[in-house]
Amino acid sequence: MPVAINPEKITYTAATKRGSRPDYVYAVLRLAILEQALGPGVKLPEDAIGEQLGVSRTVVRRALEKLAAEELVEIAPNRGASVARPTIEEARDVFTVRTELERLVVERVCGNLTPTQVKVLEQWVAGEERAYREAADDYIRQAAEFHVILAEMADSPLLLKYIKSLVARSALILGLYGRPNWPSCNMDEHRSIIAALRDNDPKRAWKTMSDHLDGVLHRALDSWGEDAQPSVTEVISNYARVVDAE
Amino acid sequence: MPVAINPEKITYTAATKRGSRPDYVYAVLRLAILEQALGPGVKLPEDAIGEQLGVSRTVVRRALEKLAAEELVEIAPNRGASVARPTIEEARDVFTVRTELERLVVERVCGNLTPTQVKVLEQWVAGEERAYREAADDYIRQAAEFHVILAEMADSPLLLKYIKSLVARSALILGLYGRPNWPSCNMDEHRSIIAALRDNDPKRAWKTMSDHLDGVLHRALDSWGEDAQPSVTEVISNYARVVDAE
DNA sequence: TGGGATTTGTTCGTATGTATT
DNA sequence: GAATACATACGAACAAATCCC
Repeated sequence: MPVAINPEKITYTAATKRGSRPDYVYAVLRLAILEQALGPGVKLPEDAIGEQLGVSRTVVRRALEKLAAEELVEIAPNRGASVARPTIEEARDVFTVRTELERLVVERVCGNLTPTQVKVLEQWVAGEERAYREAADDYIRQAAEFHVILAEMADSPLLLKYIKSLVARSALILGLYGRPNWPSCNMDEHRSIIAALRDNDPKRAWKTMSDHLDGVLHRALDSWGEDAQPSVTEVISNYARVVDAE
Repeated sequence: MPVAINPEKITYTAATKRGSRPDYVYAVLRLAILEQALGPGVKLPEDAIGEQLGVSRTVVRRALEKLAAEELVEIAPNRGASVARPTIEEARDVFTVRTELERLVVERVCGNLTPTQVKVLEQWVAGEERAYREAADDYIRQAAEFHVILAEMADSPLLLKYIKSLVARSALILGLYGRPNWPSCNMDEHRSIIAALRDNDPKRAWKTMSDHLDGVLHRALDSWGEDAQPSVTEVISNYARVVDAE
């Protein structure tokens, strides 16, 4: 279900007390972008958003600036904000840096997971699978968020902050360049990563993670190569997954 | 020389045309923090800064928010902004993540430096040495910036952005925890890094860089251990450097 | 504890800059 | 190319919270 920008849905008390109104607007917009309710390039006029959400332009602007710092939106001076449209080069750049940071996540997490944490991860993947089967609109976001859940277990606030940002941009990239209805994160790969981490096998964990990220990027970007069309076998095997699940 | 917050010094045309006024305020404050003209914990009232710089609170606030996103300043709701005071844990966190990203810098740069780039790096180190001998106030900033210069050569906008932010925070940390008048970045270590990169020896380059960053952090943080006092030999050898240079 | 001074949080009008016809 | 329409950039003023006697 796409995110309706609906101020009624979120209690204002929570928004005003804990996280100020700009944070509220920030959260709404961020979610809408990640679930592709707001696609790349869509203009984000301060006025319209403010009216819709019942806040003034000032607070919208602050939210937009925060999103711009994360490079989820682009702000052109005097021309306003729009949802970012990362180039292919930027996409590669994001994944290069992200891979390096995920290496650190794996290093720190490997062998240190409690049984509860393993369970949390496994259940998350189950949720991904459900979202994929049901062709839920936020499947990409859910698949991406697996990496955030994992990063939270690395016990480094800074690393978490960076991963959050990079994962969000990755989701935007996959939405932009990936094929629709295509699993962006292979769920079996997520499962293999969990297994290696649980078994305290850093080398395998890292290899699995590294291959996984490579795969995610290339599954998306290769559609733009010479022969953009997926092979018949690919198509069939993928649709089979969906049909079987029903 | 500490940064005087002096609006006259910078032409407004440049500030208004290229980078808007918030960017100008941002740049001034950032520099002042890095050169420790504004020390950790110092309050940053919107009004005073705005008056000093001839802009309204609106633009000051935007600059402060941008600095807060980088965690160079802390903003407490309803209580305003102040220069960040990173904890020891945050310091370690910064250096952990930074080390991982510098690894990527080394990987990408190693063996790919043009003779001109090598020269630029060598001259920068010479400048550091000069600043150190003259006990220039911005020595820490200059030493830190070596890593930014290097990151620029890695040809990755995102990596550069992250390194810039982490190096700035590192400088703040060294200013907070390091001993005054102490070389924070060992200049010979910088030279060794350049040499290894020039020689296209990735393994040595990485080892040198990694040891270097370890050294920087521990030279600063170990002052807070049980025997905080530096040994006599350390003191003497360091002051000898300064005297010899004269 | 209370009240005045100070500082932040926000709104909104106006000016400025950009795109379009 | 000029004029128009539009959205942003900025600043003054007000409201609310915090600090300090």
